[in-house]
Amino acid sequence: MARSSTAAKHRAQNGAARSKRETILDAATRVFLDCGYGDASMDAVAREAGVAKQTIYSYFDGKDALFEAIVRDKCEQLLEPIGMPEARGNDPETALARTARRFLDVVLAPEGMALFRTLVAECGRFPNLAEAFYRSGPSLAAGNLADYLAELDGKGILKVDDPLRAARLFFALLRGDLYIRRLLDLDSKPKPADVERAVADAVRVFLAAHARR
Amino acid sequence: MARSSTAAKHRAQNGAARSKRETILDAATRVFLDCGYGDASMDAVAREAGVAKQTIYSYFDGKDALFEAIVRDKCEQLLEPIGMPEARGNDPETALARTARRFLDVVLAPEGMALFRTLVAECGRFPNLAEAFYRSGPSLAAGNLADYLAELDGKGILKVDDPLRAARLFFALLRGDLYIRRLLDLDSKPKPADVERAVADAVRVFLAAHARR
DNA sequence: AATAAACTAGACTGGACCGTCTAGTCTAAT
DNA sequence: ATTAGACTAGACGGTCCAGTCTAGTTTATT
Repeated sequence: MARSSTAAKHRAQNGAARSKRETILDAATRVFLDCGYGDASMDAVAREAGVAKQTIYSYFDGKDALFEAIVRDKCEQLLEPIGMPEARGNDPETALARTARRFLDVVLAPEGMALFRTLVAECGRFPNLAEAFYRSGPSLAAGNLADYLAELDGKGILKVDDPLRAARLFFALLRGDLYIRRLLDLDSKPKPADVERAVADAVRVFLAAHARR
Repeated sequence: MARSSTAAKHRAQNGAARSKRETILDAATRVFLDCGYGDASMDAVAREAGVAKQTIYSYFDGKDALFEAIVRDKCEQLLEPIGMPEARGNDPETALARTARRFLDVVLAPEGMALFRTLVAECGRFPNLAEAFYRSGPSLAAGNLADYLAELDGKGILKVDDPLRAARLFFALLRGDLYIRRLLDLDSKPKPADVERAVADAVRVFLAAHARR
C-alpha cells in the first residue's frame, strides 16, 4: 500500500524515525497487553506514546496491524530465552532445574502472562498469532528439551521412550496449579521460593517417572 | 432496584416467566461464550433468544449482571461432575483414571474451554467470577482427589507426603500440552483416543512418582 | 368484557472509537 | 530562504452499542 512504502522510507532515510516507531510499539505493547485488544483505543496508544494519532497510522496500517506487530515483537523478545537449546550436562537434575527455572521466569512474569492472556482472548480473531506464539514458545521449548532427553536416554542415564511427549509432560508439571491461578489473575507474580518449590516438585516427579531400573 | 423487584414478581407469580428467563440465559450463554463479553451485544442476545431487548432488561440489571448470571450458571452446571467426591476403591490406577477421564471430558469440551477462555479474558473486569470458577472447579477437584490420596497413603498403598500438592500436580499432568493448545484454539476437541492417552500418561507418571518402595 | 401486567418492535440518546482530514508547526536539506 | 516531508492537535464522519422510551399487542386473571 501507499502507507507501507512511506513507512519503508522512514526506516531507510534516517535512524530517528526508527526510534519513533519503537516508541509507538512500546506504548502500544503497554496499552494492548494491559487492556486487551478490544478495550485498547488508538487514542490511548497515541497518548501513551506522546504522539499524534496520525503518526501511528503512518507507521502501521491500522489497529489490527499494530496489534500483530506488537504481539510478534513480544513473542520474539520474550520467548527468546526459552528457545535457547539446553546446556547438555551429564547431571540431569541440574539441567532440568535450570531449564525449568528459565521457563517459569518467563511465563509467570507479568509480561508473559499478559501476552498469553491476550492471545487466549483473541485467538479467534488472530489465529495465526496464537500459532506463532505456540511455535516459538511451548513447542520450541519442548523440542529442545526432547533433544536433551533423547541424549540422556541414549547414554542410559534416564529411560525416555518418547522424548517429545516426556518433554511436554515436564512443562505441564512445571506449570502446575500456579499457571492456572496466574491465568485467572488470582495470584500476583510468585516469589522465588514458590518458583523454586514448583521446579523441585516437577523435577522430582519427572525423574521418578523416568528413572532407569 | 425497581427492576429486580419486577423480576422477583416474574418468578413468584407464574412458571412460564421462569422458562422465559431461562430462554434468555441460554441464548446469552451461547452469545457470550461464542463472542466474548466485549463483542457480544445485547441486541444479539435478544435476537438469539427471540425476545425483545426490553425483556432482557426486565429480568437482568444490565450487561454485566447478565454476564455474571450466565457464568455462575455455567460454572455450577458444567463443573458439577468434577466436584463429585471420588469413588474410593482400593485400585488406585482405576480410580485415578476414572477421575482423570471425568476431568478431561469436562474441561476439554468446547463449552468448558469457551468458559475458561472467557474468564481468562475478563478476569480483570470480573475478578470474583474467576475466583468462583477456580473454587468450584480446579480447587474442588484437587481437594477431593487429595482426600482420596490421603486415604491411599494411610493404607500404605501409595506414598503421598502432601496430598493436596500431589493432587494439583496430577491435574497439571493431565492438562498437559493439550490444554495449552486447546486454550489457543489450535486443536479442536480431542478424540477419545487422545484423551485416553493423556489419561494413561498422567496416571503412569503419577504412580511412578508415588510408588511405595 | 375489562383490566393489568408481560411482552414486542423499533426508534432514540449518549457515548466510545476507528480511521480520515485539515491546518499548521518543526526540521533538515538544497 | 525556500521547500518537502515528518509531525502535531484536534475536529469530524461513520459505525456500533448499552440502555431507555414509546406505542402497540398479547396473555391471564377477574
